[in-house]
Amino acid sequence: MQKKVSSQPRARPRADKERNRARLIAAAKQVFAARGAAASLEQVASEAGVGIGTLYRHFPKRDVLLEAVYRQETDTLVDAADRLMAQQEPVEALREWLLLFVDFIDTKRDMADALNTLIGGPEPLYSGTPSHLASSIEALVDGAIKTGTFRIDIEPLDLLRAIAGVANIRPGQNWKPSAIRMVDLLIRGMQIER
Amino acid sequence: MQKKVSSQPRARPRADKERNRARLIAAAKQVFAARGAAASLEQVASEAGVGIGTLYRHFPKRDVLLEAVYRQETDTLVDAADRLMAQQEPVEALREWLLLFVDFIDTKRDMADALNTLIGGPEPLYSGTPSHLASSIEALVDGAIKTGTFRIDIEPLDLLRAIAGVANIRPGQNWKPSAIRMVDLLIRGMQIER
DNA sequence: CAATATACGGAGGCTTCCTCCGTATATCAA
DNA sequence: TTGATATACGGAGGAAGCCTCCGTATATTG
Repeated sequence: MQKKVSSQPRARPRADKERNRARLIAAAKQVFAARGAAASLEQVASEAGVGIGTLYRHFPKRDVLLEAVYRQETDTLVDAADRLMAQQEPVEALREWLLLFVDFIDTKRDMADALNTLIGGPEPLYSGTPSHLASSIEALVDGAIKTGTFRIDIEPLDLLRAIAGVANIRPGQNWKPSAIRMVDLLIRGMQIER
Repeated sequence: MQKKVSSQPRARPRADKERNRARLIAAAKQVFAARGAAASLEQVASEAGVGIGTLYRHFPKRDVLLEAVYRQETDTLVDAADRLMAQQEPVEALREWLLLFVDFIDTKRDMADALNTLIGGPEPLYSGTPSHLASSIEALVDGAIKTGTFRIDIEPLDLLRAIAGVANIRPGQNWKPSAIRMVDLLIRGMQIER
């Protein structure tokens, strides 16, 4: 009793889809920066000039939206890893990259609790975007190990977790010097003693 | 136009107050363990057999309740610090205590996200109960430094933060081995190289 | 210019938070 | 004991956010 069985799939996705997605990311970046990562999603939607339903269609979970917002920034970090590995001695490259990671957290510290949510949740930033930060830190650590002066018996990502722990735990404070010193402490701990 | 100006303050607080407080803590311990630290406070109240108003009167913020729930456990850690310092060589005492801290997180991992909330918030566990864990870890670190084989240029509490970072970030996983290795890594990093 | 696959919007049901204030009760003085 | 009253209790209800659902609108295609 069907009038028509055919269903011809669209050739390309509709234009408004991509446009709204972009708007939502921009709005989220702004709103999260202003009110923290726990900001109302309804607010993000209205800031973007779209309905709440549209937001949820594009980003089913808050995490997904946050990841999209940070994608660009993490891309920058990934690029930096490549650059450092090409230009620096391996251990120094790792050290500098970890310091960049500290800066990354610092820049976005407005949403420190956002990061916390991300990191703490079941879909953590660092495992949600494994191709991203994970592969970078792993490559850096590999390089350092190959020098023979370096050892590590934890997951490379745990380095980031430790740093994030030092940083995120105190949203308002000046945690940054502490985080920097933690980087050095970690490096020292991984250096093979002579 | 007052009928009576006198106001005679009670000699001792009412009995029901303390009783309800105890009930609330017990209920919270149970509910948090079962449903995670984000569990509804209304649920805690009803489990305790008191009204929601009573809960809020006793514990104005979720943090305060969480802290009360953990008070006993952290007390245990504080005691352990004293014991270890008396019985062990300083650096070893620090190491063992950090491992106990890992266990502490592990035991309560049901509420891992609770810890996260606590730690991430503006009223963090470790600064909310400074007399507790803070003074313990500081004393341990002091002892280690006095041996002359040890140095540290970060806040002692940052050690806990790093460990918590490694642990809390992955609620469901088997993070414990990683955390243990992180303890050793940190210790190595603080050991003065020869 | 249909026809129709896609996408949008936002009302509404649900949950939790937290305050406010009328009611109940423990304590004390006489 | 008993009345007075300082204290504490309870829970209704307003506010806010989450997320789904489905009728409506629109981009795209032949």
